[in-house]
Amino acid sequence: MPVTSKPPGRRERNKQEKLDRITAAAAELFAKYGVEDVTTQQIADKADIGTGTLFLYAKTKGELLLLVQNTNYAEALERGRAHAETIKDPLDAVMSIVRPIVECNRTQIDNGRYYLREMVFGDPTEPHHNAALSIVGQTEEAVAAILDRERPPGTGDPATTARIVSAIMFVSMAASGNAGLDLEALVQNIRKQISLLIRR
Amino acid sequence: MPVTSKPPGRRERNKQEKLDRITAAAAELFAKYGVEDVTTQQIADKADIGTGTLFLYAKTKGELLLLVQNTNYAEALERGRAHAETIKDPLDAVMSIVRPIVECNRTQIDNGRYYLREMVFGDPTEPHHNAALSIVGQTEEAVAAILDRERPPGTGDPATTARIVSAIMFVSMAASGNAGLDLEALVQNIRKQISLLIRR
DNA sequence: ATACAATATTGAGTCCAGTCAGTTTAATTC
DNA sequence: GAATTAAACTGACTGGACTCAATATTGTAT
Repeated sequence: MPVTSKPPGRRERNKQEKLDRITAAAAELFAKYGVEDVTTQQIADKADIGTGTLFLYAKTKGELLLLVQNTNYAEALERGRAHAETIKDPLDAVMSIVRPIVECNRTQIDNGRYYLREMVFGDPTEPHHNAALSIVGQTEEAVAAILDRERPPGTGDPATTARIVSAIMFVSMAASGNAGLDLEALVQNIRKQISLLIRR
Repeated sequence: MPVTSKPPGRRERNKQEKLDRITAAAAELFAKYGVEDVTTQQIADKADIGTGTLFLYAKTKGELLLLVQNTNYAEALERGRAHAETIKDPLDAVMSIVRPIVECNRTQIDNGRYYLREMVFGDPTEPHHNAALSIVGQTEEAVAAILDRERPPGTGDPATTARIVSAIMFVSMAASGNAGLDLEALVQNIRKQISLLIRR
């Protein structure tokens, strides 16, 4: 049995191509008009597939947004992780992780909030939802790793602290009261909370 | 001009009576079947009003849930506040505030999560949403007051800490991963996070 | 009382996410 | 390469939240 699985047949290729078309169509429409102002029908039309077909690739409109955005968040996390390695101060290092994610989330505020909503309240058995949660998990791990670097005695366990960082980020980004804040103000708002959390 | 506004006429009385019927109908159906499994039509029928009338009293189904639940949360907060006064240890005192709210939220998990979702993502200009946010605000004030009681130097400001407590509660209660936890497990989960936050 | 204005009610209708029975297309077998 | 099976696709349809033009009710002025 060869290590490489046999090359995909027409069926697989068609499926992949369709998924690509859907992703592209959804990404473009969401970016242009905002999730709330795009109908699934428009996406199906633009991807040139039937109404029902769309839902074979993403079970809900929310899943569709996760599908489109997950890679952006994953990239943001990676950028932050890389940058954090160059920073000594723990608070600044943690903020290096936080900032790109907040930036990503704020590219379009309504879409960002919809994404967060879907992450917390969507169906956790769906694949893209799952992927989103995995990114959150990786984010928490990255934060925990920083906190672990030079841990003074008496400090609580990093995993729990990272969990709280995650909660702070979520609520700060999602809160309707913060919807008017610009990127910098929001980042500072979050920084203030985290500094209090990891103060020594 | 008399201090007491004139007694309400038939119009006002009818409106109040209708609101009462709506509240009662929604409360009963939500408790019995869960928000998701009740249609606005059923509520209108049970309250003996037209379909459209329902939405003059609560602009969305979510608002309807807030209308029904807000008083329960307000009462939970009041109970917690009273109990917290008798507790010296700050962590335990904060948990006295937290526990009744979590209990209230967990009376019916799906309804509880729907309530949280509506609170963060609902329309903040709607009255019942506003009332819900006000309860959150009061909760944070109550927590801040406890933290302020015997504040060691170098501790961050209570308002911000209370905000974080609020975020911890929200995410812990809303997270789909915690949906399986029973009341005690969830409370302990939250306690662990808060203890880390307000450690001295 | 009567006319008029203001407010409240109503249910048929709209919009849209999501479904499903029927059809098409690809893979496999002989 | 025909027949058979399995998988993918499709769009007419459904269910349900919410709207709005038409109607009814209450309050007020004469």
